[in-house]
Amino acid sequence: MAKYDDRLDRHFSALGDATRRSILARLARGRATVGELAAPHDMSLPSFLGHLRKLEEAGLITTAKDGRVRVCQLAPDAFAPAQDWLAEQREIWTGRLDRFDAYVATLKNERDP
Amino acid sequence: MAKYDDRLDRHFSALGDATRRSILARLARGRATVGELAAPHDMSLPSFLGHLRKLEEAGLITTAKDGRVRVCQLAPDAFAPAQDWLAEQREIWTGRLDRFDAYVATLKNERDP
DNA sequence: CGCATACTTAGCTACATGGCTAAGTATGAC
DNA sequence: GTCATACTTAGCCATGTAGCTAAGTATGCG
Repeated sequence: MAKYDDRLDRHFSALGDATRRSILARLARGRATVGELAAPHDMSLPSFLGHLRKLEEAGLITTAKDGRVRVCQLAPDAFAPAQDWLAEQREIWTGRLDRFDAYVATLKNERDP
Repeated sequence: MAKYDDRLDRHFSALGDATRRSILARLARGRATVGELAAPHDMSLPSFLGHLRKLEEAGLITTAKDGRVRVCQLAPDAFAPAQDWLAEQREIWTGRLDRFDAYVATLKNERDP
């Protein structure tokens, strides 16, 4: 269980930064090199590489060296862990609301038969 | 735009911690007091309160003082911002894959008319 | 009133994060 | 071989995060 927790920790933490979300949004439109990804960001390359490394450690992207450039792309099913966790919580929450609605309906029926 | 970014930053960052996700999972099953929420966590109360404060600042939960207890519950549509962002990215990514599939199909047709 | 309960605030420490510059390595072009 | 390009590594600094203890406030009970 701790293993899944760690994975989700890295996953959500990586998403908790606007620079990194912007990188992901760019990669959702197709693969790109480090240089292409870095260009729009007013930041030194080493700093930018730190963000890429976090995304890769979180399993959100994969990278591969091709000659002297590194090509980055979204990992397959990159967002699945986050989406699954969120969907699960909302299902539990929604289920609770449904039961509450049913309870309220019962009360109404008892009051106005 | 920076405003939405900040909101998502806090939102995803708050989710990037197993203790906080566990609090949310508990609250998805119904409201609870600070003491009830803290009980399963081997942690001092001040430390635990720090997590609750982060969740509240991220807009994921709401809390209200009732006598000497504080009651916590999930915010309405708590997970919507995160789910919306993730769904949006996946749509872009899926669209790209669809276009790529179409491109591959075109190539095949040209080769095998 | 007196006391227990349930937070709450203040203040501290250790470590992680995000940024930088400077210098190094590896590859492609000439 | 020489040189520019495209990262990459090393090392430093400021800030934020997560934990703690100790002490304070506010509410409910007898």
